[in-house]
Amino acid sequence: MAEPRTRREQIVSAALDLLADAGPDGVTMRAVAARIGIKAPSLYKHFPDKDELETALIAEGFRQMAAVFTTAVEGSPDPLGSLATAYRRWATEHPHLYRLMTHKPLRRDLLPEGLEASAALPLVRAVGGNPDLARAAWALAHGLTSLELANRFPPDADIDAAWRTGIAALQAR
Amino acid sequence: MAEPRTRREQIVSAALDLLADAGPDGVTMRAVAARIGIKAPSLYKHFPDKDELETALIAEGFRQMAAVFTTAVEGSPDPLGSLATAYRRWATEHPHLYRLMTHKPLRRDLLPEGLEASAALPLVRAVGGNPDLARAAWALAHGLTSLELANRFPPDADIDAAWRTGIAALQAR
DNA sequence: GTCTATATCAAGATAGAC
DNA sequence: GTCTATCTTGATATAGAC
Repeated sequence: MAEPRTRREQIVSAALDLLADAGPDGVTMRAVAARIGIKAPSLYKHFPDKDELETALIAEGFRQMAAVFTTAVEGSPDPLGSLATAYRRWATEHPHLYRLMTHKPLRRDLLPEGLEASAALPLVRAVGGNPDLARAAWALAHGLTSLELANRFPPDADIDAAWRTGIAALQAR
Repeated sequence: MAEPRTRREQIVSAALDLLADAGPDGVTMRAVAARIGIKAPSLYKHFPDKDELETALIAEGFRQMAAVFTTAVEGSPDPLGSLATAYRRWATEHPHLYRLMTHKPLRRDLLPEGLEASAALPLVRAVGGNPDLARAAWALAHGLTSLELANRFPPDADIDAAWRTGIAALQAR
């Protein structure tokens, strides 16, 4: 995340660090506050409740994804392939945030207008604007990613090969 | 689940009911015990800890999946299509159990030998024995399923069409 | 195999002073 | 905007009697 300037940004940044270091259970209001040297009740002057703080983390995740995916497709001869690689990499580098962003309903009412769409746009373009194909591609990527993050593939599985096979099949459409 | 006969089976059955009715947070040792008319500490005579009880639920899920998927492909002219339908249906009917089975590492050491494989076999056969294709198909199904269960698709998304598009692409391989 | 009593722990959030 | 003090809640698990 960019340099946190406001107290609100400091809080988000601290929560992001805790999420990365200690997982979702590590993100308690007490721990977040302690990391910036204040007490938990003070956080409620900046966020009405934990839910809204969490949504701010998710928003930051979308901002990062949008930037990374946009760069990945830029001038690529194989946009869908580049996107798949970038998706998997970002998720692997931010496993807890990725999960937070995908495992429960999105509070779209608390998210900046257009943010979700900006993260999705590179994919929609990469599949030529076909929304059903875009959703199938997203689902394939999400399925491979979340099964890998959850360690659900058997130890001998060739995950790279599964990605190649799946993406190639969708590309043939 | 079949008629619970032993106390152990009664416990599993009660926990399964609680999971379905109240979600994972509803499955506390106290609630499970109360549902069969005993107290929480008594459960520890039947299961060493909550983790092993949870794994027993997961095992029951695999048993159900294996049965349902085996039936789905039997004599079907379109095994992969039938499997996709059966997979989505079972997961939708058992959303909390499905999630429990997929969102974290499998305790294979606590699972009956061969159980996981028996649930996977119909798919492996349906794709002609290609393990990479089988994993891509599983990931596609899991991605579509978990995004649907988590309510992560936008409200206007045509989820049926995404399934058809994804499965058709893999079938063309 | 069941019970009661208890250890142990930690979370989100509010009240009200400064 | 920060603090201290506190409310409220509820979990897994063990000890030891019956």
